[in-house]
Amino acid sequence: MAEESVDGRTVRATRKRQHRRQAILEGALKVFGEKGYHGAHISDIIDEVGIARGTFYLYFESKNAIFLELLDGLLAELRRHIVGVSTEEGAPPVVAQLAGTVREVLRTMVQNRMLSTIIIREAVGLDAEVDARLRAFYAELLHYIRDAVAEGQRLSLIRELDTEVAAMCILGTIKQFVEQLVMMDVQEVDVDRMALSVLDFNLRGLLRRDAES
Amino acid sequence: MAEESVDGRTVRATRKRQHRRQAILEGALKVFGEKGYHGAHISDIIDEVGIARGTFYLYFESKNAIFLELLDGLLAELRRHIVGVSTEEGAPPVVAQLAGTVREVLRTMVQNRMLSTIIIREAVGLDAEVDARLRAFYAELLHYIRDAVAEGQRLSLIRELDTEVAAMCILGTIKQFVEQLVMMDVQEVDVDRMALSVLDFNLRGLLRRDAES
Amino acid sequence: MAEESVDGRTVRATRKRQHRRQAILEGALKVFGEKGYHGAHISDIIDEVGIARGTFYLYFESKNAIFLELLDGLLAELRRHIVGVSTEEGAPPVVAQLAGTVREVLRTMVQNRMLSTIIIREAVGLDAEVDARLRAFYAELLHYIRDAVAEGQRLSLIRELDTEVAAMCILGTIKQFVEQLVMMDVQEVDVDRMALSVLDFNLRGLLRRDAES
Amino acid sequence: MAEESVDGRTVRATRKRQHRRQAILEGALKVFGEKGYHGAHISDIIDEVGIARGTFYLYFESKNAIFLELLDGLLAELRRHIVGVSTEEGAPPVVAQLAGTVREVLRTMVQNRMLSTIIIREAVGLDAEVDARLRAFYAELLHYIRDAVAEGQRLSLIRELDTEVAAMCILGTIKQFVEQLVMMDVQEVDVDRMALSVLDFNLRGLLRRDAES
DNA sequence: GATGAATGAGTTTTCATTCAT
DNA sequence: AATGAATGAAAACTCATTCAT
Repeated sequence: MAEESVDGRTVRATRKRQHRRQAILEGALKVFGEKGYHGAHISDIIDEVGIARGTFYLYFESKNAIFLELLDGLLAELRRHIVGVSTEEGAPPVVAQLAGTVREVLRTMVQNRMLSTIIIREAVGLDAEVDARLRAFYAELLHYIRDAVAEGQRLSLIRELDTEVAAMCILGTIKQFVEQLVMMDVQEVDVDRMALSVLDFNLRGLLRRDAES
Repeated sequence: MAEESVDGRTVRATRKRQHRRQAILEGALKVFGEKGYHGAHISDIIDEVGIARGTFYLYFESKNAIFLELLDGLLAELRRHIVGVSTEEGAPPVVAQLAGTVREVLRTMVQNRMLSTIIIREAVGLDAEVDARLRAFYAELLHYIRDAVAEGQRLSLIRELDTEVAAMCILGTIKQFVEQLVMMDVQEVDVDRMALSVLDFNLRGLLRRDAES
Repeated sequence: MAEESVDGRTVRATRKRQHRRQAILEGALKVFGEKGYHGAHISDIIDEVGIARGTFYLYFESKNAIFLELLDGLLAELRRHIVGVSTEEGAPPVVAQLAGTVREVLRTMVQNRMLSTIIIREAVGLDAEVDARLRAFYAELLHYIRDAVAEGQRLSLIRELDTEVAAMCILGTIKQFVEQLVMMDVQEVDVDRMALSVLDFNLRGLLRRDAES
Repeated sequence: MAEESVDGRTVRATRKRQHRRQAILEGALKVFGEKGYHGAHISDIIDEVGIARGTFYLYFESKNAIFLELLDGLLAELRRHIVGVSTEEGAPPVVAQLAGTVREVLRTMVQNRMLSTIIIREAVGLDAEVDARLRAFYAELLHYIRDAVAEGQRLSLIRELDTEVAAMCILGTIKQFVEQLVMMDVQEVDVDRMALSVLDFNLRGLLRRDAES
């Protein structure tokens, strides 16, 4: 009984700790999103969460550490949605797979509107580590897109073009949509439709089929 | 005689003043580009220009003011290159005109590498005014692109698609290229080729002509 | 029965309390010795002892209080070894008695290496009380030495000299040796030999017997 | 004329700068002396000097930096007085030379009462650099004394004894006198007499010439 | 009694801006 | 006009002590 009670206490304490940690992360996310990295001060975060100054440092080492943790969380979630295109028998059409990836990326970033803003529009001069993480992430993303394009060429779905250029353009279109989405205060956006729109543009371009010079 | 001399002196003084003002602007541009808005300190700027701290404030009201002025300069130059597509008799083909605009935008931004970085990647959390200017500029840009696309549709060059979506995608591809360009330390980039690549992608998309579903 | 049981419990509890108190004192001693008063934090002490933060304050009022208690302990032990020189019939030779005292002082301080360091080298700016205790202790010590010297003069063992000056010099030599000893990481030092060396120097000085001016 | 005026201004500015630097050093010295290293806060120093917070950092990098500078100054001055004993023809007697060195060391430290206190009694746990400097200084001092003792032995002035032990004892006596001197609030101390007393003790010890066992 | 999360006053340091010369 | 020393508000971070569980 005593053992159980001690155990119970520990478990409850740990749970409470995790809870508070989460609360601080969320408060920080809100503040970062509203004021940007440099505009966000520890004071803002602790005011938002309603804790004392020292408490913050009980859970996070520094302003930069908590930002990195938030960033890593988002990047990890994004990576989860960026899976290689499958060309096995019975796999969904490549285009559908791409649409799915784009949709999930957009959805995730819209759901993390605050942080996404920073990732997309404030990603310079923050900190060497942040810079490194973002560069690595974007490099991965470009790599993924390039591979998908190359696979499309192998399958004769995609025409001859510089895969590097294509990947950059595709990334650009996605980022622009994300930016637009996170800027808008609209709560409910039809992410599905947007993903399809982006994909359609990237696949077919502007020109009429028969209007080519 | 005295009048003339005073006049002459005034003219010379004014010229000198303009000259120094320009020097400070250029130094600030370099520093902002290298370190970002928050990483750039007044000390860096006056060291770069070789003036005293107080002198800086004789020419500019504040750190924010000089940044805004630089931003306005770049935006004005960009606007100069963004001219409506002409469909008059004898005008160059629409595609060529678009290619020209894209080329000039890329060229201008590459030439102002420093500031472009900030415009593209650090444009949040700086200041309400900066935010407003950039929003306005991007809105204009989107408007211009949308009009061009609509005009293309009127001429039956461009297929049926949501002009809003198309404009965003195009803007995204351009921004991505600019970002890539300003990130690269390469001094000479073949901006022409890049502009054509972007345009080609935007016009024709990824798919083979005959691969359409 | 109940009374007895309660009594037994109380005794056991009290014993446990004393035990833990001692453990904290020892942990604190180690930490203070290693890091100095200001470098030692409550966190270091409770980590060393393996108790919770609050527990520390159940046993000691403050960081300063535990330090004072340690200091008092050492000073008390030192005082125990500083006993007047006996000139009774049958007492050991005065020199031997002095050697004994010096040896015990050195031994005690070496055994309390940690705290000795602080007493000798960090005894300023800590706290008025600490300062007062140390001043008092050193005053006593000087008094003791001065008396011993005077006694030696009465016995015609010691030449005519200012007993105040002599006492200071002797204290100085002892302190220097202690400092050397506690600084050295050597575990086993020949304290006896050192005590004799110090004493020999103090008794005979540098000069050759026949080299005097 | 203009040239001269500019020159004059610069010279005056530099002089003023040096003056203020000196004022800060002196204020810091006072504060350090009164409160010890850890008890002294930047706030105390700037209050003492009557300058703004930022001004302090215009002249010194940190609290530690200004302390190191003060320390270095004192150590340099002390080193100036610690010159090798000369045994050339016509040089003053070795004993007189030693007396001179001891006198100057005492005098210097008494004149720098504040800092000397810290050097002697707070020399642990301050900072790695401070520690290193002091260790080096004391090592030098011991080396110097040991050499002087060895030289005395070579000249048959000093009896056979462990030069290491002797050097430590001598250093101890000197430190004790310094400590006594700096602790006393007496403004005028007869440093000369003290130096002679110390020397006498170190040379002749306690015992009567004929009282040896 | 024991625990350890929470507290917040206090400290160092930075840097845009001012102002006497 | 030019200078650069001076300013001080504001920010990050520390750590002895308290207190609810």
